[in-house]
Amino acid sequence: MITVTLKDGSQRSYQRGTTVAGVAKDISAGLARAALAGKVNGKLVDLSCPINEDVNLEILTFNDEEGREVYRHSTAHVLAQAVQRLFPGTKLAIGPAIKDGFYYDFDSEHKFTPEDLEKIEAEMNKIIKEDLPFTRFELSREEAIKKFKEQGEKYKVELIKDLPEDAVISCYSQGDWVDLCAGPHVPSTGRLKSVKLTGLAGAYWRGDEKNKMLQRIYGTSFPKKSMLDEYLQRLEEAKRRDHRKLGKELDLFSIQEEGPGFPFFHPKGMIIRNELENFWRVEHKKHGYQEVRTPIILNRALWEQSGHWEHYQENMYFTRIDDADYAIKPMNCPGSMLVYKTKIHSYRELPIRMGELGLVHRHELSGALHGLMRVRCFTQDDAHIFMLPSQVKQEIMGVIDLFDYFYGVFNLPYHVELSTKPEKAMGSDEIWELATNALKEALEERGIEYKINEGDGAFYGPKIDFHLEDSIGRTWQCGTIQLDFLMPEKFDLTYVGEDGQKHRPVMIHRVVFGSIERFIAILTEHYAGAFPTWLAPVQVRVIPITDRHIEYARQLAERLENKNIRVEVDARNEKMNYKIREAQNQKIPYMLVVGDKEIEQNSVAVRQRGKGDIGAMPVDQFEEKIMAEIISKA
RNA sequence: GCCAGAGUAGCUCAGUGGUAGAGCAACGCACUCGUAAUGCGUAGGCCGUGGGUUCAAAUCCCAUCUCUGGCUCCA
Repeated sequence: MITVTLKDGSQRSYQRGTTVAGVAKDISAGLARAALAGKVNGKLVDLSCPINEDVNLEILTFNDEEGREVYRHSTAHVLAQAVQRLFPGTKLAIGPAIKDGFYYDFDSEHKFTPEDLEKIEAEMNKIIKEDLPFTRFELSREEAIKKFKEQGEKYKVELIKDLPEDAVISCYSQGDWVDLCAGPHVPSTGRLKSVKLTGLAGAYWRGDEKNKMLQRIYGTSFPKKSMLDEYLQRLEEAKRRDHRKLGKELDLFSIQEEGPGFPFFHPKGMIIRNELENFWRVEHKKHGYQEVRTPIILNRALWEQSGHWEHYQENMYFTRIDDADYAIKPMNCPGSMLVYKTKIHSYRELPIRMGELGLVHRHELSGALHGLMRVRCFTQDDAHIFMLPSQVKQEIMGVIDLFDYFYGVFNLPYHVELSTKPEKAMGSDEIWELATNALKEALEERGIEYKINEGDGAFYGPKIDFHLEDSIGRTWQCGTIQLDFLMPEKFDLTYVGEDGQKHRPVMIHRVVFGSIERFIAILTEHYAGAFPTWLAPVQVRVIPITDRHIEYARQLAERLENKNIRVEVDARNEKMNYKIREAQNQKIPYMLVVGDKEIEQNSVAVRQRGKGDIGAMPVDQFEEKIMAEIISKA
């Protein structure tokens, strides 16, 4: 007999060789029905996997992330089988589960069309109905290479060749169809219920643009139709939050053919922008930052000195002035360096925290542009901190705390990534290691979980990136903290130490919002356009019921304007209901309905966004209420 | 940049070779209204741009620009 320890700590005894499915069945019939795969001592296995010793066992269902992955991955196999049935000769690349679904990459003569997706989906449903068991078998490396070579599956052969020496090479078959796969899988295709193919896209083999472009089919699957419907509905909902749609509806900004990737900010968008910048200035002043502004166009020599000419040229725009080469700045740091160098600094001055809301231009690939999220010119809420080597950790932690405070004000959830030395980097491995470790230590001291992104650092230093989510769960890098030992070297920055000698300062580059443009996009989607009152372009709309109430409405508006409240009067000859509907669609936080009663009592009937009619109150009281809300940034 | 789709009125969209359409918005008139759309009327389009095929092109073909979803890249 063997002992199986379950996730909750309970233990059960079984005959040696009992399968994972057997254990599930023993626990309950419900679990047996829901079980998709198992996890034995932390290793994912099929339900059919026999247990031959004492183990820790987890039974995975669709409620577990790994269970969902197994389910989606199995669906990907069904997709591949369907595609090869319908389009013989199609070669298989890879087909993993991803967040909310799966994809499979194909190399086919046939160009898949959206209409094909329907046919493929129908074929998948057929395969599901056939209820083919997923069967695992192992092969030697030679056998596997031979097998896939014979089938003309050159990508699979390449994958096998790249597997480590000691790797177990396994395949899974469903009916007469076989795919190279580590598994595990659900027991049979019949376990898959609601399948939907969601998209079609090009994707380079192994993600390298030098390789052939394959055709990728995206899809998702759920064990219940209702779950699929719910998911599709969630996507619809997300479309309503899209900042590009809301940006147009709320008249915040536009992007026009005349300037792809160069956004135009409209008056209402500028209000949000200015509020964010004001907030930024106030907080940074509190935290000991000074503000500078450096030019947008600077001489080529500067960019050669900074290393941008060599390492960043493909992202830069250039111009000529009086027969000399100039570049439009893609980053603010070289400018800040020049400001630092205009005088001698004492160790007593450090750290110097030099902020700049700097407009940078970068040449992004046309296909990468995306609303305000990825543009070709944007304002970074930059700052460069020049400091003593001994101040590094403390300064980094200070910046981390500041970021956490900022994101907290907007209730934005974020995750952190640490990016290490890229291929195209300046400086020695030693200096990179030193800088990377400093970032790690600061993160660990703050108890922040982070993911490591190998080779994703800036060319001058490693960085901590703060990622925020958009409406459909894509994440965008916003804040970043980059530690830099190299620029101070390149620019020969110095400070005079206690000993009267010149020393080299260390530098941090950091942005909190990241780019104001991207941050506004994130906020728009986060709030679904219903900005908190302090940010709302229009905070109050006064709605006179009939023409004879317009004068009172205007007086009221003037009074609120004197308190710097952003207010509009809707004096159009329309019914009150109509005006309310429109103000509601514009997501204005407060509507003040005024008619005979209000004039008589010198009051306002308040309708609050999200709450509806909250009744009448004296004008003074409303003023206090909204002012308190604005000041608290609630 | 690459792959696939799309571009028609301010907005959302219909229109598959034969006189450019609808709803909303705008404008005018009437209504003067109490918490999510009052009625009637008017005006508005080089059908992204440039070529071509055709008696005839929003529609078919070619090129190009822009957008969307991915890939790559990144704040």
